[in-house]
Amino acid sequence: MQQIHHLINDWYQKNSRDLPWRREGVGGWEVMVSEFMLQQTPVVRVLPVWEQWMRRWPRPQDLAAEPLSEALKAWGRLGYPRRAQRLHAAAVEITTEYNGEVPRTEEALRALPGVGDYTAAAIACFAFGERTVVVDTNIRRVHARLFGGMALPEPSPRASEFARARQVQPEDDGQANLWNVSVMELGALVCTARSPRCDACPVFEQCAWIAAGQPAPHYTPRGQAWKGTDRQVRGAIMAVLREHEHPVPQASFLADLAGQSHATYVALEKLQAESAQRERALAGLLKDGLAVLEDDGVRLPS
DNA sequence: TATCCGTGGCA
DNA sequence: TTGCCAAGGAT
Repeated sequence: MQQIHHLINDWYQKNSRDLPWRREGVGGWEVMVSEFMLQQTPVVRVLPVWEQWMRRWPRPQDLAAEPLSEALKAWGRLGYPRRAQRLHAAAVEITTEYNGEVPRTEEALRALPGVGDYTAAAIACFAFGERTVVVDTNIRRVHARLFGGMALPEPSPRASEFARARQVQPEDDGQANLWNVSVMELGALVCTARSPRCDACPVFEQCAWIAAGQPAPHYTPRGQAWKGTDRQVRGAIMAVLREHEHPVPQASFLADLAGQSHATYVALEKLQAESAQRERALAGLLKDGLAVLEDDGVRLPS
């Protein structure tokens, strides 16, 4: 096991990407913002938004002082705007409860809006050097192959995976800290979901999946439905709201598209969504607090 | 625990 | 072209 630790940690130090939130001197806030943006979103799409975000809101209290609408607009097309909503709420909580300092412990982080097990462990480890067990989709896949001999991890995380993740960590705190990010990076760059680059893998010879003859997945991943879903309609509505300073008449989203403003038409025309679905999607956004209904129309929440 | 929640690049 | 899937969280 110590050999595997050395091989992967050494590989990381020679092959890791130079990402701005990994650089020397970055604080908890920079790491926290990156972790929120990286939830289910590729690095290349996060980079420019993160740079803008940090320039505009270098501290939690800077974001907390702004209305939610500004966070939603700055989030742009990153997707899952509720992440921006929760990041804003977390910034408010950090400002009021922690004097503007991102908490260092996993437990305190975990209590913030939008911070789950992964994000709490990641911020505590990457930003503050705390010893945590980080388990994300990359690490789950590497562990499933390297130690489990399987092509893919189970569709949903099992308790046994967290136990194994703890078990396989280096004893030394510093090495364990490095191990977290190294395994994650290996999963992102080499041990990928589709067509892994096993020829470039530092632990090819130790891999249980290779030893087993690279067996196929024991299940077929269930695709993420998109076409015709409420999510698609919600996204289109949010795109319209981000572009409008003033409330957008509710009828714009519910009535026939003919005669609507250009922006609304462009955003909604390809959906072919029934009026009932558009109404349901809008109701969902209102319920989630991502949009607000007033007398003169729908707008982003302030 | 299964499902919902955006977006866009790529094989 | 279509489906896969990417540093998850909340319910």
